[in-house]
Amino acid sequence: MGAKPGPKRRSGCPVSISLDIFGDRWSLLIIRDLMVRGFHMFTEFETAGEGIATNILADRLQRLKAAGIITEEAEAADRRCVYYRLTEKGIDLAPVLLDLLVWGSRHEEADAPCAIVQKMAANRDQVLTEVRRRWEQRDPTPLLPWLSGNAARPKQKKKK
Amino acid sequence: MGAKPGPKRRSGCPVSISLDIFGDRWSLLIIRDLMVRGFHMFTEFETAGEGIATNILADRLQRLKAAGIITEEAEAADRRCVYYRLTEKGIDLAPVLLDLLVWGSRHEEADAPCAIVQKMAANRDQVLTEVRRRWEQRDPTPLLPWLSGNAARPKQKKKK
DNA sequence: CAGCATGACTTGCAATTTGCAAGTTAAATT
DNA sequence: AATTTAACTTGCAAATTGCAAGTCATGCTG
Repeated sequence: MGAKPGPKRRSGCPVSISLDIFGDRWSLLIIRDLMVRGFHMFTEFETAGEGIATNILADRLQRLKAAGIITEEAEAADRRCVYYRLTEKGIDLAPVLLDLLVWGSRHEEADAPCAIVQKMAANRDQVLTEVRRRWEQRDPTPLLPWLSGNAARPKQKKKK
Repeated sequence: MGAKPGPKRRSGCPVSISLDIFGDRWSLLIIRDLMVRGFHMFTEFETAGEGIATNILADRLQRLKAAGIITEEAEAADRRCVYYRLTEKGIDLAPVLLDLLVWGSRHEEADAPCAIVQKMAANRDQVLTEVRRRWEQRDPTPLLPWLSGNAARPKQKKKK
């Protein structure tokens, strides 16, 4: 008992609750892009990712915001832009992302050099500390350059 | 090159691939029940969990089997029963489950005593070693007694 | 051994959720 | 002033979920 009734939960199990919040095909990918690719804007998620539809993207951003995982702030320079950032609750998902990375890399044929991922797995605490440091200091350098060279449809128009 | 085309993948990113396989609301709950509650049978998942529909349960079991995460074996004693078990690929999801547990417990109001979860988080490697040991030795004792007392809707028919 | 119970699923729909494509609105740019 | 750009909506069609009920082999019981 004690749990607030707000969003419908299937049970009080923490695992189940976590999945109620971000247990779908897209949420954690958005969080990944915020965490390790230095993305902040709607169009970045839209064009450089795995091809998410804009209505789904808008929906997921709202849900993640409602869940306190990300925040939205207006950008002073260009008032059209909305900047999305991870909250502390959001950056605390770093271990989950790292485990998904390690598992996928170990058990499926993925585009990530196994050696690098194994090294990350071996230095787990250091990696997590570094991820958090970047978040705290708002260091925008992408953590994983090899993830940035994505194999999804590039789909970008060439701008001059 | 590299990746096999088999199941449609949104990209070659390992995180994305992992989510393509078990990124939904139910798969990881089934895996949790196999891993820490000692469940093996269809009805166990069906009745003692968060209220999964039987058609969804059947579908998820098939997908997890197709993905090589679980196996199915007939039980000699009672030929009606099918026993599901985690493969090594499946037990390798233990870190993910543990992280979901820790995150949910830390950031949401869940039914798990925080103290215990914090202790598990602090002794992460030991917990993971123990989970694997139980799997290797087919030790059926539930790992988490406090998870077994589930708070989901009982939804039992008051069958006499 | 007839009859009921059990385990593991199907089947049939209705209600959601997803996935496209196109449209909208406000704020820069040219 | 006209065009772009960013961030979203809207309108459906298609796929997925959820619910209730039904099937079909066993297994158990009187």
